[in-house]
Amino acid sequence: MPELPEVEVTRRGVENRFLGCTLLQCTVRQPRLRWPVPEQIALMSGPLLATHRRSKYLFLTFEGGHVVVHLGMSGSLQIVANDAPWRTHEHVEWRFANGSLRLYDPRRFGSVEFIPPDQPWTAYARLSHLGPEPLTDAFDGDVLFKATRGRKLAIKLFLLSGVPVVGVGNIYASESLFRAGIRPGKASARLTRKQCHDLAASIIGVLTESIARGGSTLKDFAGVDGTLGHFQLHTDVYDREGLRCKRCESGVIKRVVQGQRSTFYCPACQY
DNA sequence: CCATATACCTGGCAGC
DNA sequence: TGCTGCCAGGTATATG
Repeated sequence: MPELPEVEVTRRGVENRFLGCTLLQCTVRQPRLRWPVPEQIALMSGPLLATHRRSKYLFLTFEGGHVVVHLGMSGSLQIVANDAPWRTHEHVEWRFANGSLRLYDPRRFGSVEFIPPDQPWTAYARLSHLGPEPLTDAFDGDVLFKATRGRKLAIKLFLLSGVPVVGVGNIYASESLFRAGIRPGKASARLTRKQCHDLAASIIGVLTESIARGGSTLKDFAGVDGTLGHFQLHTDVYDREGLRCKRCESGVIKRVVQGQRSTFYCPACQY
C-alpha cells in the first residue's frame, strides 16, 4: 500500500511514539522477506536516536547501526501492546517499554536491512541511483523538464522509474497526471516546459495533501488501535474506470495497461 | 545506455 | 461451496 505519503506518515508515527525510547528487544520471526533479514537486526538495542525517510525507505538509527525498512507492496508498521499475541504475517518486532512496533507484510515484498554505525544512513546502497525527493528544493518543473529531454518512455512509466523524482507510485502517478491534464502514454520528451511545471506542481500537491490526510487519519487511528500508515484512500482518477470524470464531467475514466500495471486517465481532458 | 519483461509472495474477489 | 483466473499501492534483475 505504501507510496511516499504512507511511508512518511509511518515515519512520523514511529518518531512520535518511540524517538528517544530504549529498544528492549528485537525479534525476527520470519527472516525470509524480499531479502534475508541480516543477523545484526536482532542484536540492536538502546535508544532510538533518529528516524529518516528517503524515497520509500525508512531509516531507524540506533547506536549499533541503522535499520532500513521498506514496506514493499503490502507492508505496514503497527504499534501493538507488549505481549500482544502474534498475528500471521507479522515478521519483525521492536519492543520498547511503551509498546511494540511490528512489521506486518502478507506478500513479503518488504525488507529489513542493516547499515553499520560507522556509516551514515545516506550511504545505503539502494539509494545510489534514485532521483530527487519531490518535497525538497531538489525537485521542480525545471528539473523535471531537463530530466525528460531525450526520453521516449511514456511519462507515466518514467515517473514510476524513480529517475526524474522518487516516491511516486502507481496510484499517485495516475493522480498527478490527471491533475496536470497530461496523458499517461505521452512520450516524456514531448512534454512542454509548461507541462513539466504543471506536472511537478501536481506531484508536489498530491503527495503533500496525501500526507496531510494520512496524518489526520493517523491521529484518529493511533488512539484506537495504534495502527500506523492507514489511509482512507481518496482518488480523483485511480480505480475509477467507467466513472464520470470529476473535473470535466463529460469524459469517462479509462483503464489501460502500461508496463503490466494499471493506469487510469480521462480521455476527454488529458492531452 | 535504453526499453521491456519477469520474478518474488499471499490474499481477495468475480465468475462459473 | 469450491474452484480458477485475475488483480493488488514495489523494485531488482535479466533480456533484447
